[in-house]
Formats: sequence, C-alpha cells, structure tokens
Amino acid sequence: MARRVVRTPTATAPDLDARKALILEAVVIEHIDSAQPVGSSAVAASADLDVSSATVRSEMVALEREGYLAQPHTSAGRIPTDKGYRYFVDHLKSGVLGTVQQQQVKEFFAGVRGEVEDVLEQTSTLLSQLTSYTSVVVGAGHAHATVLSAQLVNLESRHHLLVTVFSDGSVVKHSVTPSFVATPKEVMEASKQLNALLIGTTLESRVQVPARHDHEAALVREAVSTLHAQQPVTDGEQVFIGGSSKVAEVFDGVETVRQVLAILEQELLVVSLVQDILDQGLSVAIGSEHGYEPLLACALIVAPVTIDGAPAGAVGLLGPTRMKYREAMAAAEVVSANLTRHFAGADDRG
Amino acid sequence: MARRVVRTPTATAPDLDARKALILEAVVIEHIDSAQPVGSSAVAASADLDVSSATVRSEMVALEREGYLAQPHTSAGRIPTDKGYRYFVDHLKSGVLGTVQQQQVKEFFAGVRGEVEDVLEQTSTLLSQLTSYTSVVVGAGHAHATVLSAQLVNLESRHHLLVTVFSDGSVVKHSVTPSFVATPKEVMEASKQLNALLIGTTLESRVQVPARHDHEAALVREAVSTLHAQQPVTDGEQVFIGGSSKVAEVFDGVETVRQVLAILEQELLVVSLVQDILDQGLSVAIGSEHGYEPLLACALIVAPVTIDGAPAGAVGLLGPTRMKYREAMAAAEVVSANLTRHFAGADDRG
DNA sequence: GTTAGCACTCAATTCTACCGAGTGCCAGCG
DNA sequence: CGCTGGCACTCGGTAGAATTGAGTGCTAAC
Repeated sequence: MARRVVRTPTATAPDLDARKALILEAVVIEHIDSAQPVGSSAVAASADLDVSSATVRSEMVALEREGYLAQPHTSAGRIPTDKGYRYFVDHLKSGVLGTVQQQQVKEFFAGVRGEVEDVLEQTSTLLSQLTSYTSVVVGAGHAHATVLSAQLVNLESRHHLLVTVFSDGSVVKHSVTPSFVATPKEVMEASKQLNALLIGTTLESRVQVPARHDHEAALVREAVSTLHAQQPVTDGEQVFIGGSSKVAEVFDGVETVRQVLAILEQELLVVSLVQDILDQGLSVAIGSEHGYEPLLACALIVAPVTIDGAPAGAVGLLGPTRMKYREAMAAAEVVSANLTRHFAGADDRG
Repeated sequence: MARRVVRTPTATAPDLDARKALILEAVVIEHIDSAQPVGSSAVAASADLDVSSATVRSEMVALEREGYLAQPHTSAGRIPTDKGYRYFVDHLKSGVLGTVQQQQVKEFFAGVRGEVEDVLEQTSTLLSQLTSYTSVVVGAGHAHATVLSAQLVNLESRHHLLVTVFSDGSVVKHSVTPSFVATPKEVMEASKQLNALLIGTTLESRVQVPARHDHEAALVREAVSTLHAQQPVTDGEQVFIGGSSKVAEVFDGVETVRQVLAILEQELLVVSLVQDILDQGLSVAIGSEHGYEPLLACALIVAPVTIDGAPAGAVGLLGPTRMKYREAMAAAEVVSANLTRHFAGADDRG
C-alpha cells in the first residue's frame, strides 16, 4: 500500500502574492484547455496583469522553485504540478453548470423513479454524460440498517433462501443448505423464529441462537451464521461506474488507460478510495494526494450524498489531473445535492 | 441497425484444396502470433508443405481472389479476412487448456460458493484471467420462473417493498407507494393475498386482481401492476463483464478501444448480441458476422450454459479478430461446462 | 506444376537540416 | 529596485530526402 498524504485544503496554501497567483491560475487554465506546456508570452497575453513576458518568466522560475510549476524540459513552457492544481482548486470560485447541463439534470431528476440501485446506476450514467469523465457512484452499505423482515423460502430439497429486508430498503438473499431435508412445516417454523430473532437487529448485533438439536433450530442457526458471515462494512456497498469508455478519451497513452481501467475493475478499491478522500474532508484528490500510484495521472472529485443528514454514499468523477475542475465539481455538487433531495423526498412522492 | 448475416458454420466452407488450406492456416496462425502481415517465405518455412515461396505466392493470389486473404498494400504480406478466420475456426480441432489454466479452473470451481450472481461475477473474472480477453457472462432472466413467495414489507409511512422470490432462486424487490398510509394489519393482509395470488405464476401470467376499493385491495393491485411492469425478457437478465482493462491491451488504436468500451457499457446490447449469436447456432462471431459496426474489429466467442438442459445463460469472450481462437474457445467451453455442472450439482453439495 | 531469379513497390526507418517556441540572462530605463 | 526589451541559446518537433528491406508479380527454365 502506498503512502497516504493527509492534508487539509486550507493548511496547504500559504497564499502566493497576487501576481503569482494570477500567473499560476493562467497557466493552469491554459494548460487544462490546450494540454500543452504554457509559455510566458501566452500568460502575459491572457491574464489581465499588465506586465511583459520577461516579468512573467521571472515569476515563473519562482513558482517552479516553490513547486507549483514544472518544466517538461528546458525551452518548453510550464505545466502545473499537483501542488499547482491544488492551489488552483483551493482558490476556485464555485462554478455553475452550463444551461444545457442544468436542463439535463432537471429532466433526469424529474423523471427518475424506481429502486435505489436503479437510480444510482442511472445517476452514474448521467454524471458521466454531463462531464465526459468517468463517474463513480457509491451507495453506502447497510451496516447500521436494522432488519425489517427475514424469511426462509425453500427452493428445492435442501436448498433454501434466506431473504432479509433492511430498514434502508435493501434486500439481500443468502443460500441456506443444511445437511438434511426439512419439511415445509419445519421451514415455515424456522422462518417465524428467524423473524422473531432478527427483526430490529443490525448486521453487527450478536444474536442468541437456539441450541436445540431439532431441524428448525439447525436451520435457524445456519441461516443466522450465513447472514452474519457477510462483511458488514464492505459487502453491502454498491458501486456504479459510468462512462468507462471516457477513460480512453481523456487519458493519453494506452498504458495509462489500461491502468485506470484495471483500477476501476476493483470495486472495493474504488470504494475505499472514495471513502478515504471523504474522510480527509476533501472534495478533490489530485495526483499523488490519494496515494495510489496507478492513479498518479488522475484527479478524483467526490461529493457526499446524505439521507436525513447521515452519509448515504457519494458521487465522484475521475479524470486526468488536468481535468476541468470547475465544471466537473459543479456537476458533482449539483448531482449530489439533487440525489440527496431525491432520497429525502422519496416518501412524499409517488 | 446493421445488416445481419445469417450463416451456419458448415454451409460456409466449400473446402479449399489441402494445400490452400494449409497455407491459409499458416497465415492465420502466424498473423495471430505476430500481428503483422505474413509473407510467402514465412509460410513456406513454417507449414510442412515442401514447396518454395514462389508456389506459396501463386496460391496466395488465388486465396486472395477467393476472399480468404487480403493485402494491406502491394508489397506487403497477407492478412486473413473475416472469411479467412471463419474457415480457420470452422476447421479448428478443439484445443485443450494449458495445465496452468486447467489448474486455475479446477481450483476456482472447487472453491466457489455463494449466490448465483456472485458465482457468475467471479466466473467472468476467471475467464478474463484465463485468456487475457474481456469476458462476458450472461445470466438468463427469470421469464419462465414461477413465484415461490411474495411479501409486502412496510419501510416507512407510504413506502412499501414487494419482495418476490422466484423458483430459479432470484429475488427481486419493487417499491410500492400508494397514496394512502396503510395500517400494519392491512399490509400484512395484502401480503397474504399477494402470496395466494402470485405463487406459482410467472411474470408472463395474467393475474386476477381484486376489484374492491379497500386499502388491502389497492395495495395488492398496485403491487401486482408494479411487478408486471418490468420487462419479462430483458429485465431479469444479468450481465457481468470481466477484465474490461484487457480491451486496452489487445486492441490497438485509442479510438477502437473507446468504441469497444462504449459497447460494453450498454449491457442490454451485449445481451442481445450474445443471444443473437447463440440463436444462429454459432460459437464464434467474427468481425462483420455479428452485424454491429463498432465491433468490426472484434471476434466474440460464446458458449451456452444450461441448467437441466434448459438454457440458463452463456459465457463469452471478446477479443480482436486476430484472437487466439483455440485457447479462448477451449477456455469458454471448459468454463461453461464447469458452470453447467456447478449449477446442476448445487443441490447435492453444501 | 514448380522453382529460381529478378525487377519493382512501398511502408518504415534513419538522417539531416531547420524551424520556432520558449527560456535565461543582462543591460538599460523609469 | 523592479520592469522591460533584446539577445543568445536550447531543444523538441517537423519536413524532406535517402535508404532499407520485406515482399510481391512475373517469367523463363527445369
């Protein structure tokens, strides 16, 4: 596991003097736009500071010495470092979505309905369409949800299904295959006992299982142990990744594309990545900040989604470090806000 | 929608004379291996026909005239056309898996357990690891499965969950949100009625719903209509795609990678693609054969999975037309056979 | 029917020269 | 003292020319 850099956004930025800040900003903006190193004359022309390119140059060497800019090679322009992007992002005035996108979001949330999973999945598609970056939508696990109902259904001979409904609306099933064939009556009885036993508990609660030796008790024991065998923290979590084809668009270099795709395949890793960033109180992790080497070329924007104030997941956007932060952050924030509102208002509507 | 070419494997191959067949085979094998046009001298050296390169050349012009080979430009070697690959595949002696892979499959199926979905998902990872191609695993929908149990659970105020268990072991949930708040007693009563009404039916059955105007009847009506609103054919189907990062490895050209990834994102399309190929009785679709233009550069290998003789899904491998057919087909077949066996034997084991 | 020989083709590679964007430095200026 | 115009220098990228070499098609001879 790579080293993790813990930092808060504010502690990082010892505030450059106004002119340096303007120059840095100009370089970042221009480089995001052109994907090319930015020269002093371009900066002198674009930013509204009335100085010559020579002055810009001398400021640039300072910025480079302080670690905000880098030079791919002598006699090329400058490109921002991760630290440079960080400064840029920390001093970014929050942007607004384009009107087209606003409309798209509005229509989407007006029309979306159905189960939570479906909504999250469609949201991930929406986000990636809004921004043309790959989106990551994480739905929180049901570690703290309580059991509303547990039911044992016989499929065939020794194969039963334990179907558990949680207070957060999630439904999970587990196979229960004891070493004996139970009668329908025994299954029904076990089902009743399971209901009595499990309702109101969470996956973390310990449950007193009957120690008797009859079939019902055996079924109940097996069902409970199967249910609790699942990892409470990670297992219930859902990840929806939208627009993975965008990876091939926004990153250059087949190898980078491959690496990023490989990361996205490991959903657990993606979840913990997003979680880490949220835990650090960040909304953007740039390059080395998230500590995963294969994602050095990436920036990850996250925005939490809450239900009744409690964290219920997050939406994220994955792009190159030179991504369009303002637009992407706006999109993530708007979508997470809409999602939060959608879930809060879900009961009151149809 | 692009034109679909329907053909059976045997009808396509008017059997080339022995020497041409050998030459074609040599070109295909060599090109799969080297990814480069194959010259006459290479063929003369490799294949065990004792002729000179000049003879091979004159045969090659014939093969080109008949559409089995193509020349990227004059003074380059030959590469196989889709038709050439088709001939090659149709005359392929079925290969065997490498011992490492055999071991891997054995260990996997010895150790795998859990719900069908989990098994399928892990299988897709396995397949892609075995072959370093992207895998597609399709689980059949439950159009013909009968309802084993239906239960209505109240989440909060007007938000209920209809949880339906099918005979194929699948569990689906649907939100039921009537315009009134029902009492716990009403919900329980509705749940009972739903059970009585739905058990034994399929999603395609029409069900007689009560026409009464009380809360129970309204709940039942809403629940049944919600359940039947789902598309029986497509909705229950599951797709698991493994190793999408392999796309970036085996295809060259960012644009191709992007297109293939974009296709893979549309899961419904992938399902119907696999289904189409199976319906044609093929096990491999090469280039234009599957009729999707963005996949012109692809070949797709499929192998059906059955439960008790009935189709229960399929496993597939997606690679470039110059993929390693023998190994990949062997992998797909072995895995599909193991999967079939796994599901057949699921009841008898733990 | 097969083959050795040969002229020809053409993508890929290498080399060279050159261009120009951009830099660092410095002397002069307000 | 900070800014600026000027200038020499660097170095990646490009364009063109020359070269290479794998591979072909053709033909005459076996």
